[in-house]
Amino acid sequence: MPELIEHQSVDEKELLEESVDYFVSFVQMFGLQKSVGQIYGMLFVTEEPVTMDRIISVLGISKGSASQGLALLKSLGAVTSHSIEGDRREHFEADLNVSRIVTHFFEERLTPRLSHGDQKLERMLHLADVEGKGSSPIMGRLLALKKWQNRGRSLIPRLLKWL
Amino acid sequence: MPELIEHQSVDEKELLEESVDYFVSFVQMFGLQKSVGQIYGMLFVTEEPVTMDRIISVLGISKGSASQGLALLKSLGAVTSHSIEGDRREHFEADLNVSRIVTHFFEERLTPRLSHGDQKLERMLHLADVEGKGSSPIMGRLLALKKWQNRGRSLIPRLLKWL
DNA sequence: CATCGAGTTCATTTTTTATTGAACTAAGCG
DNA sequence: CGCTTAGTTCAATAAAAAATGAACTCGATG
Repeated sequence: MPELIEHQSVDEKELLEESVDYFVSFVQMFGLQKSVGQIYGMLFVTEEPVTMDRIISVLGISKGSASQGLALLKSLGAVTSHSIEGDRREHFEADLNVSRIVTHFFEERLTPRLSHGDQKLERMLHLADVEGKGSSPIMGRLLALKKWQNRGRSLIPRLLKWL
Repeated sequence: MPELIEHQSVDEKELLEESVDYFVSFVQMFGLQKSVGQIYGMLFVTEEPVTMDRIISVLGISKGSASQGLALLKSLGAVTSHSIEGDRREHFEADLNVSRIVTHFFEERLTPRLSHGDQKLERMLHLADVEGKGSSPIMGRLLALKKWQNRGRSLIPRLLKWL
């Protein structure tokens, strides 16, 4: 965090740093890049909409990271951009609607991977069937796995409803 | 997958490969190494307990990866090792108790990270309190975040019970 | 009680992933 | 139109993560 914004108090700066840290760890739990967490962390503790060049200078990240990070956050519905009259630049702010962000994340990132897993498992069942004529112990394992997969899948809509 | 085990049919080999692929993708969703998925994938479609050198030769991974991967899987309760009389080597097999594996995973990997997040958030609340004398809009955001954090936390025991 | 070898450790290397920044696109403005 | 500049793209680079393998530990065995 190279640049100190002059009119900012020490506490504001510390709060910013803590927020950035917090969201960096958070997004990394879900396999997103550090820069994404940094950007959201900054926007989360900033009331007024902020331009991209501001994000770049405050966080000390590159134009490319900022642009890509913001694009991702927009796709998740975690930031929104507004135009402000007499200023050509986009102004970004954090979207605080957690339910919506999580829903987007599930739908965009998790669900596709899960259906890929489904296909794989179907293929395995097919192979084990040809192989063991339908009653090998391995087939039993695969069927148990399929049960768990379905169980896991059924959890997602329930989770989203609970949000 | 360099080595073909001679007495293994083409179907068995394909099944092995599919299983390895399946579990590699699966464990990568949770930020575990490829090698961990490979090992579990192999053990999942292998009925009899298997030695480490077998794992190494079938998967074409190093001794180090095999040892570390197996250690991790054991710590999650996902594989167990047995000694077989007249053979000094450990023999490993997949543990199929999904509930237990997931529980271990939550307790060993997720819960510690979450409590770290709790601490961070407490510190942020403290900073925002000093800063804005308890009623800034940012404080409102932090309190909302805390609610979500508690909500998320309360989900974990419920999930584990559901398993 | 020396040897063998199964399993672990960890510094090094390789692979993967994220970040950078220069070239590019395009939108606003005179 | 042509200039300026905000934002995007993507090949090159840097950083992070995982895999390797040689040195090691330690228990079993003769």
